[in-house]
Formats: sequence, structure tokens, C-alpha cells
Amino acid sequence: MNIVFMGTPDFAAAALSELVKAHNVRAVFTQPDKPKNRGKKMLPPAVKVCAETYNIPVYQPVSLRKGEDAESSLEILKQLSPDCIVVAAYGQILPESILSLPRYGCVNIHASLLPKYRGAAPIQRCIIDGENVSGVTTMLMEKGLDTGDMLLTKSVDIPDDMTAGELHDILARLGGELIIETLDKLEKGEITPVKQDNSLSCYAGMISKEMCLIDFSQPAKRVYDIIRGMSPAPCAFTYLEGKRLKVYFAALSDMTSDMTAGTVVNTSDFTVVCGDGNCIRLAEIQAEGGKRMNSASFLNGFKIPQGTVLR
RNA sequence: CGCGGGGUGGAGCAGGGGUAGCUCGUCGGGCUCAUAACCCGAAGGUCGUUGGUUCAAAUCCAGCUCCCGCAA
Repeated sequence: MNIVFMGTPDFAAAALSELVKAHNVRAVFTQPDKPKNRGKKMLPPAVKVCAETYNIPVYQPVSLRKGEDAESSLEILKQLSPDCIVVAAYGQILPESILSLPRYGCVNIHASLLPKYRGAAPIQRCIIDGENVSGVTTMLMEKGLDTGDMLLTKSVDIPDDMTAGELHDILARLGGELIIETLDKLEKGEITPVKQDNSLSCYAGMISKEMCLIDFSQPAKRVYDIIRGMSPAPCAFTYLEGKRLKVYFAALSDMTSDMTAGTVVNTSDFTVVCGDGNCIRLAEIQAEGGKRMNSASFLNGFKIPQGTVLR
């Protein structure tokens, strides 16, 4: 099949590298390079890097909906006349003029079991909510956000200690497998699109900065899930002695305490009491200017004063 | 030139011109029914790199390099 691929981050790149094995990917659309990291260096998105290793033409329109880029992009797409446009975490809304272009339509790879967790951050949200199952869904795109008819799904169990990063990697791999299978069956006419049950839907909105600041007044289980769901990025954090402390991973403890939420009740293993009196042990952390390390290593070089309260 | 922190024995840190120090780990020994506990002892470092200042640099100065936080 002649394919045009649209995507931006790692998750999309994983699908792209599968796609090129089985199909003729004529072009890749991805977000423009953006200044990132220290020194505001211009960095290309993961999908661009991936596409270039396969010598696939890359287009980086600022917008597909308005302006010169939108017009020229539509022209390019018309000339390429792909059988299908595959979209994965592209970060742009496609206008109807593009959605209606390919014979098989535009197929989106979404990192959740639709209709649950439509939107921008399905992977993180489902860990934060303590879900024990998730998956990937391929769907025919329509005007609404992640509302199109579903094609295929693959589900995966989520262990209690899985982080968003781990789930991301699994779903990225599954997404690659699923899109191949989807295109194959779509071509053979073996798929009947299924409408989403809107009454079961929920949206996974973008993760905001405030959500990353750990609120120890929440129940321990909730704090634990948020830390998992934010790891490794954007990463939950708190403040220790006025300095930012990222928390990559924690473990629920059997200890309980009636101290103020956020108090470090055990300074030898970094156990902190939460709002419901249950405790959580900070296991993998990173202080400002320091490297990511387990809390035992951290405590070898930093003695936490008795009675310290994280806020 | 976006702002800032840092590179010191295997790990994490302190020191801040003139015997290199702490916690943990490692190795040996002791104690113990026993232990990741406790006690005693030992090994292990050209203090990121290059140059400069100095009688003397881990320490002060400059360049380079690598790591990291913020911001975007």
C-alpha cells in the first residue's frame, strides 16, 4: 500500500519503523523542529530522525489547517495520492479535506482502549487512574477528537508497579504490530469498523505542571499512582530543603503514621506519610543538579533532618 | 551567547592554597542460634581535562569537555 505517515514523538517513530517494512511509505509529516533543551538547540522530532534513516521525504508544515503550509501540504498529499494516511501522535488536527483524501481513509493509532482515554495523554492518565488494563486501538479518523470508528484493538495488562514509561514502550511496540495488521485486513476488506460507545468515553487531557507537584495530603495509593503515571516524564516532584526533588518511583509501605502529611517518618529509607496515614517510600529520585539514583544512594550523601516535611 | 548546579577511592557526598575526609559498599577478622545488625582492621583516589598564578593548587584564574535542574 502507498502510505503517508504523520506522527511526531517516539511512540509514532516505533510505528513508522514497522510500517516501512511492509508498505511503501511515500512521505512523512511531522511537527517542525523546535528549540529544546539547554542552550535552546533546535532538535528534530523522533519521527523525522527515523524517516531520514529510511530516506523518506519529510514535510514539517506549521499547520495543516491554515496558511501557506496548509495549502502546499494538501497539494503534496494530492500528488502522492496515498491509499491510506497513518497518523500516530502527530499533534495536529487534520482538516476534512485531508481526512477524505485517501481511499482507505486516515487511520489513527491511539494508545488506549477506546472509547476510554481519548485525547493527548492516554498512557499517563490510565496509570494515574490505577487502571489494570490498557492497550492500543486503530480507528478511522473523523472530525472529532479520537471519536472515529474503531478498527482493531490489542490490550495489555498493567501490573501494579508499572510506570507510564514502561507502558509507553509496550504500547508503542503493540501499535506497530497493530497498524500492520489493520492495514492488511483493511485492504482485504476483513474489518468492520465499530462505532464508539460515547457513553463510556472519557478524555485524557494534557498533563499540567501543577499535577507534577506531589500532594502528600492525598491517600498513599493515589500519590503512588501519580508518581508512576508521571515517570519518567514529566516526572512528579516535591521539595526537600527548598530544592526540587524529582521522584521517579516509589513503593507503598505497610507503615502508618498520624504525623502531618508529607513528613519523612523514616529518614533511613525515605518513607513519607500521606494524607490517609498510609506511607510511601521514595525509591528512585533525582535532586537538582544531581543524577537519577535510588534513594539508598542518595541518602549516603544527604542526611535528611528528623521531622522534615515535604511540601 | 536563555538561567543555574556539578564532575573528589566501586556508589553517594563533604572539604575549598600546605598530612585527602564522611556514609554506604568491598575484603579480612570478631561477636552471635542467626543476620542486610553490631565490634575491630584493611584495600582502594595522578580530586574531569589542558594551561596559568604560586615556594606550594583538589582548592584561585582561563579554556575545553561531560553530567544534571529550570525555562522553552
